[in-house]
Amino acid sequence: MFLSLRTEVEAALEGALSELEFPTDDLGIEEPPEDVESVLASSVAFRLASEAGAPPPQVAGQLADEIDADELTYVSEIQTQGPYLNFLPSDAYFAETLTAGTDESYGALEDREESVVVEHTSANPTGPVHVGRARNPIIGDAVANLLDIAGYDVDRHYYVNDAGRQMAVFTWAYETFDEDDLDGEPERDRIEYDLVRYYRKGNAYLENASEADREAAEAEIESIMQGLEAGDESAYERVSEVVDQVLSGMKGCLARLPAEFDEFVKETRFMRNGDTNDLVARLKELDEAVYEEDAWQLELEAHGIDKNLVFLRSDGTSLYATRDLAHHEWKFDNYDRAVTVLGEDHKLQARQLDTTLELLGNDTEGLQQVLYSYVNLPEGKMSTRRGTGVDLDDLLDEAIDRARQEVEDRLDDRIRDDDLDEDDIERIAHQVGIGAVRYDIVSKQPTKAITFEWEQALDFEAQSAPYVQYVHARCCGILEEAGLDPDTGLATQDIELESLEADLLATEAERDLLETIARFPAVVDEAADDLEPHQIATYTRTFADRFNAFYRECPVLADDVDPEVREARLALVAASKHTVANALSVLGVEPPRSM
RNA sequence: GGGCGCGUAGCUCAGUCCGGAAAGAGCGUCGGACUUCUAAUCCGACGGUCGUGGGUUCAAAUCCCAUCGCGCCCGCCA
Repeated sequence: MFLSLRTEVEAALEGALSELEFPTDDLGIEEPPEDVESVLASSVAFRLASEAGAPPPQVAGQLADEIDADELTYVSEIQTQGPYLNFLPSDAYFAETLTAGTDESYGALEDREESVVVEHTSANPTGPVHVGRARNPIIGDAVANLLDIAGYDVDRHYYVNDAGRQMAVFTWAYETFDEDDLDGEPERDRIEYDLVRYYRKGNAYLENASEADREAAEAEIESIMQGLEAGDESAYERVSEVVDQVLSGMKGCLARLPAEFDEFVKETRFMRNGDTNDLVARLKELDEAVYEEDAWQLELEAHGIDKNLVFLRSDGTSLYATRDLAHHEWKFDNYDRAVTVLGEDHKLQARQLDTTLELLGNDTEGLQQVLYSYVNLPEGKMSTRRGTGVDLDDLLDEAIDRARQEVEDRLDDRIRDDDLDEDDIERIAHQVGIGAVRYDIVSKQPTKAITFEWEQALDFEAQSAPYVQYVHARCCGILEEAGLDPDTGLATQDIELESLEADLLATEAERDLLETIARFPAVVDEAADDLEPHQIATYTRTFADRFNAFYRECPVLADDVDPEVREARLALVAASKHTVANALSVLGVEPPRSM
């Protein structure tokens, strides 16, 4: 409803301005501070003062007089407060919000008939997912969810770097060393924990071996890369044996979040199908192409990038960037938009990619990156190769353990008599534990650096997932108590929506809650435009505050509540439930029925 | 050295893109609220030269310039 109201206010204000022969290029629309009654305001009078030859408050008065609120649907009144114009919501605004909110898909925007591929995580299949990279699947999954609810047709891709030197090293190590050569036991009973030991062993060997041994190993690694480049089936199969196993383990870890993918796209695909070769040929034709020091490169200085992009090594093999160009042209062929979630260290490459794609004649309008900075440990960076870092599995285990402890501690002083059984405790521990980890990461601007600390990552206090989840559980508790199904829209249940009177929701707490619910679709819209899921997290916090105020002030099921008020409040609780459930689902945080 | 990002309360962060109404939360500290639809909740108090210095503007945390601190990048690695 907020979006409709904004459109209406803009039109009305623009009309008034042109009627008074004022410029209409800047309407000065803004959201007022909390203690102001209106839902939308304008500060346009400031700018008009000199032109009108009158002080701003007087100009505001003129504008307010010019607009007839009776002709507006969602605005009941236009007040001036000094130089500000305040637009107050009408009964229809509240009534329509209440009805719309009772639909279980509230917040989902209209289908835009536009496809978008969200590529995220894409971690090299070298070993267990560690916390340093955990921001990627969590942010990526939320971005995908966000675009989905905002009306886009979303596919989620994991780009598998199976053609790089790292995988050749891994393959060589896997084939060369035996179990006996490895250091220690796998840290966990899953395949990537087992195999990463070969990778670490191989890297250590290359660092410490004698010159001759190292050269022999390098020759083997080189031959694997050449084999891949030549489209040699046996080289592909050798590498795949490692890649597929490690990747399957990593999928298992990511599924715990859960972060699921529609497709795992291997970069060798673009070597095997000839796209990379074709692309190299086209790159050579560009004006920017130069052949220097036996390697083909692109000079991008004229495009504001002073680092050359090498696209063909002196030994004739392609590079990651070359294949990624082919990969992205493939994305352009199949999708309207392409969003990639990347660590900030890939920023320069992203610019090179974008610029080069454009030079190749692509429209890169639909290509966007979401950049985040890595999570570091207090003692420094995490690294799979060196084996430093906290595994995501360990973080999730610890989160669940602590959440379980929390549930058990609270068991004794529960008021609600709903007898949580073992399954409930386990369910809540998972929902809260994993939710807390995801929420902590997704609620912050991705560009801010994070230093990982256990205590901070696993804080279940306010401004965390459980705080918001608790609101959801409260909503469900009330609805269930009233004999309603929390998960289903009210339209199909035993409650008459037509006879609902939003004006029965007259207290300040009810109005504030309803206004907050009304804003949800607009928040989705803006967050999706900006590719910023943390805006949804910020919203859930405000929402939870508003709901808790309502919960405190307004009993729903108490005996002395008028039956009609009770119905209206039930509808408000249902609308709240769907709002918070859908907001949480964007964040990938599960909404518990009870906790 | 150059490019990019970050700097808001003791701590963790919103707000910055698109300038407007005495800067907002949470944690921590202190003090309150469970015979009530769930106290993982709520209420109150304390706490801020928005890194610093200039500039633009009727108005700057927000825009511009400079400067300091931290991070990332500047590979024929990915």
